[in-house]
Amino acid sequence: MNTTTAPQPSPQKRSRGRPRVLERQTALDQAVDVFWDHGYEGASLELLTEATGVSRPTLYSAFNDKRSLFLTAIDAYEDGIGAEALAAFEANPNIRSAVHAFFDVSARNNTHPDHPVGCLIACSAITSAQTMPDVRAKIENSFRRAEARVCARFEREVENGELSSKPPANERAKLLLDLMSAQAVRARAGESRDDLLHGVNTRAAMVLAHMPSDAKDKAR
Amino acid sequence: MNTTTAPQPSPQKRSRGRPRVLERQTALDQAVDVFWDHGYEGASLELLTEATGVSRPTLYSAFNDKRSLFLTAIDAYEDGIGAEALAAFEANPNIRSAVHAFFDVSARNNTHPDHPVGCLIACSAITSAQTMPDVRAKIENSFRRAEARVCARFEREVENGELSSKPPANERAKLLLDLMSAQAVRARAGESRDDLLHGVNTRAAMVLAHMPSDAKDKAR
DNA sequence: CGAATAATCTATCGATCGGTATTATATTAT
DNA sequence: ATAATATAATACCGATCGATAGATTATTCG
Repeated sequence: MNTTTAPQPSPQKRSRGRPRVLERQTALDQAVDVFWDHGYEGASLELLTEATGVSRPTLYSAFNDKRSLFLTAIDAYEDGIGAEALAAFEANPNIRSAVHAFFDVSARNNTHPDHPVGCLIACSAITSAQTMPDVRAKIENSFRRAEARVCARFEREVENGELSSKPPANERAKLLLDLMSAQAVRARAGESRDDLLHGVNTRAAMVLAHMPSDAKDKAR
Repeated sequence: MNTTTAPQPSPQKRSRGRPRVLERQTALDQAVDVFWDHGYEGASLELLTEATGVSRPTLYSAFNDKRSLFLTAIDAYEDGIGAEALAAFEANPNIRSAVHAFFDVSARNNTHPDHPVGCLIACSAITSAQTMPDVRAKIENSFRRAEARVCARFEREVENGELSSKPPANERAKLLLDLMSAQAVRARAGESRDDLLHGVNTRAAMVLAHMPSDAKDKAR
């Protein structure tokens, strides 16, 4: 967003040498897209320097090496685009709308014209999970944290009587995340944005199944 | 399986030159595991020749180049391990058992000690779908075919009164395959075989939800 | 027995890989 | 100005990449 040369977020005193032109976050965002597109092995330094607009040594001074850049890019993705679906879920007070928004945002991000198709985690980093243990751990933790947050919300909705306790909240949470992963895989396999969006209602209904307000008991 | 030097399946007359020692299918199976482990970009010719036990030129004489080998490996996977879950599904006359067997076989294949973790399609080839159009098309077709077969079975069960028509058979089929993809991703992310197997019942129940024999109407 | 044929391996190709030593540039402090 | 300091780009490193030319080996045919 910020195109001015603002190296330090805090109004710190200017340091001595040549002023920094590298915007860490901007470069990182570009690197995310490269890894997202090509995976770890396919993301060559040439592609990365071309996308970020900085030379190899500059990239290496900011991030240690390709491996570290990849791990940092995963974090950046999780904190950015990767967090949007869950944020929409949690921001929506109505559980039906929340689940719907979750899949809607996810579907749009999986097919956004400004970004690669699918999900960096589920479609690109997942391959390297087999050979890079820290990548595998990162994905595992990411899934675990997301699941815990979704589960907590579902438990709250059960207590409020908005959601049946059958199936239990944790299984419902797993289903929600599973359908998100599958959505990303489908996008990567070529399913269009429209088709994905058409599937949102069904996915939401699956997750919300057995709700008290379902047909079998309309009374609240 | 066959360890003898049997190049031709049919009892054809011996050809002229040096007898072939390369068993195409065996080499292909080894190549599958390498691509499964490392993805397309990460599967170096050194890894491939080491795994198959044949030299580079031999590998290139049997398969055109690395790209062709990859595409052929995807076919081999789809016809082999990748077909087992659906085969178990179709072989089982009872729809509950069929769905259960589907996820059970899939979970075991995703965590088999003799093979890489996850699914070649959903965890390895999926990355290359972005950069290799023929890979993307292959995955898309594979999904489409599987979905059609599952859908046909579900439609049959609806006609037989074994399954509710709500949700419709095609959405049920999509859910089944989505949960299979997600299962593979979870395995790759580190979920253990036991944990995956414990999730089989829940997944099966989700797919079979709204069945006539469910709690809300026990009468058949 | 060669001669012909086919399959295989050794050795090597140019290109590209990730990574870095070195130099150039832009700023502040003196 | 000049020195000191920090950042960035040029140019290059050995290693490995995918791919292949050419030699080698094993078989059948004559």
